[in-house]
Amino acid sequence: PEADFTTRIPGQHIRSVRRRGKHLLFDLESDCLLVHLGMTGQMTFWDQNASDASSFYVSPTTGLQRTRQHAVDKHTHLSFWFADGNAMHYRDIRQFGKIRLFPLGEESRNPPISNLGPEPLEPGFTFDDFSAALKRTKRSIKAALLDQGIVAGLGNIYVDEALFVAKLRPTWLCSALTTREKRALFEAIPQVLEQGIRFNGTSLRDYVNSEGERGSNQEMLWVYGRYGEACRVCGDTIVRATVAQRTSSYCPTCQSR
DNA sequence: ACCTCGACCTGGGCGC
DNA sequence: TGCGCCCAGGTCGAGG
Repeated sequence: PEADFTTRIPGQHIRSVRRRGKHLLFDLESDCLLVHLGMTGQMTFWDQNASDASSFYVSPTTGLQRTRQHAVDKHTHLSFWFADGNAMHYRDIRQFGKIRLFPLGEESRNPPISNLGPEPLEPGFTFDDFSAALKRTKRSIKAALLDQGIVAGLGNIYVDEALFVAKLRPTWLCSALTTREKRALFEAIPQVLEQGIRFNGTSLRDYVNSEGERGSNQEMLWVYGRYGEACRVCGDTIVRATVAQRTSSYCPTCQSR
């Protein structure tokens, strides 16, 4: 409830900030603020001694809305004002993001956090568990990876990328994957994520970090959004298909049996 | 116990 | 400089 934010949050310090899957968790003294940015959510720090950008710079080629520091505008839905006069703004154009407050500790025992699979960049992500989870479902491999319950944190970009690296087609059923194929995918997932981190994220249109800076992983993509273009490995034309209700791209040559 | 689909939103780009 | 349509890094709840 909205009232919880104004009655419970004031006076509490932020003890730590964590991430789990696509969720940000702000641990306060007696509550945990759970943030999901959806497609277009942004959290930015507002420094009272710095000047606001006069407007959001929109890149003519990427549509990227870029700013370092912004005043409250019509897309700013929530602001957290600190005791020193600075603030943290939550801005979300499409409003698909969610912010919830849990008593500290309850956030992990309840959905959506309790439904998440392992973190793919941590030791808890094991091949045996991954393989067993894939065996349990009748879905396509793309649907399974987008479901945060098998692996946490993968979205449309990194699923398409991991499938390319593993040479698997998004439409293939989990039940039909060989051990070798599952092993390739298990290794490809951390690989594409680490690359995304190394290049500061994939800035297709909206994404910028909290300093208003864009990443460059969009220049490194193998297949995502590249349908109609040449495969960087074999030169064949990247195909577009709808899989698990999401636009998907794959190379018909590299990703075939 | 699955799974699929439409709904939830705004805005940019493109064709006419 | 308008209008209608398509598209977009993601979930969710209803219904099969």
